[in-house]
Amino acid sequence: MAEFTTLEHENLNSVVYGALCDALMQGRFQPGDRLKIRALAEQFGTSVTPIRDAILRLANDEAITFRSPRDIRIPEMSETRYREIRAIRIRLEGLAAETAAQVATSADIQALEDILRENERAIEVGDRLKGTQLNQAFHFMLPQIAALPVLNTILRRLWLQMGPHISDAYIEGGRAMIDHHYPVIEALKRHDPAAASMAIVDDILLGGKPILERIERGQEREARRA
Amino acid sequence: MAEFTTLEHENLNSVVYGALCDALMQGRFQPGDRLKIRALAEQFGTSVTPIRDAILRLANDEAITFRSPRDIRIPEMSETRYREIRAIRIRLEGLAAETAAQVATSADIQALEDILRENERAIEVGDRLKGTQLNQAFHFMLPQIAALPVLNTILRRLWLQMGPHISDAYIEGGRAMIDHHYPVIEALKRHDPAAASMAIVDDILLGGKPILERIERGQEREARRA
DNA sequence: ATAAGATACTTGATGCATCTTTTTTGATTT
DNA sequence: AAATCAAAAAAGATGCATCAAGTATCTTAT
Repeated sequence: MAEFTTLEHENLNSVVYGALCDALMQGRFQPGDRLKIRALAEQFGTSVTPIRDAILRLANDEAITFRSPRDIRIPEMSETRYREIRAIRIRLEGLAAETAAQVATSADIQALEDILRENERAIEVGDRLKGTQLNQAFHFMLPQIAALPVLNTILRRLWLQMGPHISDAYIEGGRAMIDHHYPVIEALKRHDPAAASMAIVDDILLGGKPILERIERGQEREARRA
Repeated sequence: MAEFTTLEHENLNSVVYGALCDALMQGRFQPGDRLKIRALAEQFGTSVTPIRDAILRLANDEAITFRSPRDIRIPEMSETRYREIRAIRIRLEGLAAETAAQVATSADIQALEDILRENERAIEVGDRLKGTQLNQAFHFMLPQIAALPVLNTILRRLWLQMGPHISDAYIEGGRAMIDHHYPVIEALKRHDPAAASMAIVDDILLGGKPILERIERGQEREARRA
């Protein structure tokens, strides 16, 4: 008798949600962009229902907001809010790195090195999309190695909010984006939680500097307009 | 199984979401309870649409899960998962307490003392519902004092998941539930971030012990059945 | 009496019509 | 040219009909 793997059927709303999440994390939406349910339904080739479902979930994630009852937009981010997200990331990714350093297998470290090597190559070639994706993949790999799924979910949600504010400078900064990933891997190899934590904190603070600068510039622009 | 009164307009899905969140955080749902969209629609006196919207959001929060395509339930919690949530809370509420200690005004401290005094009274009188609500209010007040809305949102989501697992022992434990709130307030008065953080960590670890024990008992029960 | 197959029922997903309110637009006035 | 206001269009919210898939119940052949 032939064997089959149990297949799971995904809902349309989940597919749409996933696609919009990808778009957000890849920076394919800009702050202030407006989303229209009917327009998206046409693009996705579905009725409005699954789109509404996805939009509602995204709104629940605070990745998009209802500026007014009929005006769905990618939100701006205040500098204060970005700093808060950064502070939270430092605590959470610090915990992930510490835990990962304690339990990482050589296969885990291999996986991280593979991502980093690919990331290096993507940056050389100038493939921005792949560059951001692999950078994120590195960050998400730590909670995965540490077996912290709840933390991973929180982190993804934060990235959903940061995605539209990833600046070109961040990507154009090239290797600065991933410089701090090397000491993370070294710390994991030595099973040194404190060093792993410090390295990832450096990455968040220093590597993410161009993002903060973009947000600061955005705020100045807002201020001048008012 | 929780009951609901019929409600009036505002934004139906948000109202339903809010009501279900309250019910979850008050422990009015038990792990394994099944939710039915049509039944809830009848209870709330709405069509199924706003209920679906709210359910989808809750599922996105991982506060409820689709056990199978048409089977919506309050999820069980593994001990591992609870410990992860606790570790995350320690980091995040620690950050909130530290920040709050630095910026707390006398009005903030007054508010905390008011909550604590009311909580004390609720426990004396044996009002369990009010007891849990005020305990949560205390915890949510710290990120509010610290002006950390993102952290507050994350915390609320975690509590949505913990709600159904709050044990009677936790509530019957009486003052043990809030014993550690006093040193938190003392630390805030002295503007001592380290002490505030330590006090809230003690509360999470020691005060929450009955919850962990209930989950452990639940797991043993599961194991015996298998 | 048992088990496989058929049938009825339940339930969330999807699509769509309609409602209310907002947003847009364009004519008109200042 | 700018501001104002009314009509038209747009857009999300809500309700509901229908669909497909899962669950339970009943039937029937062995």
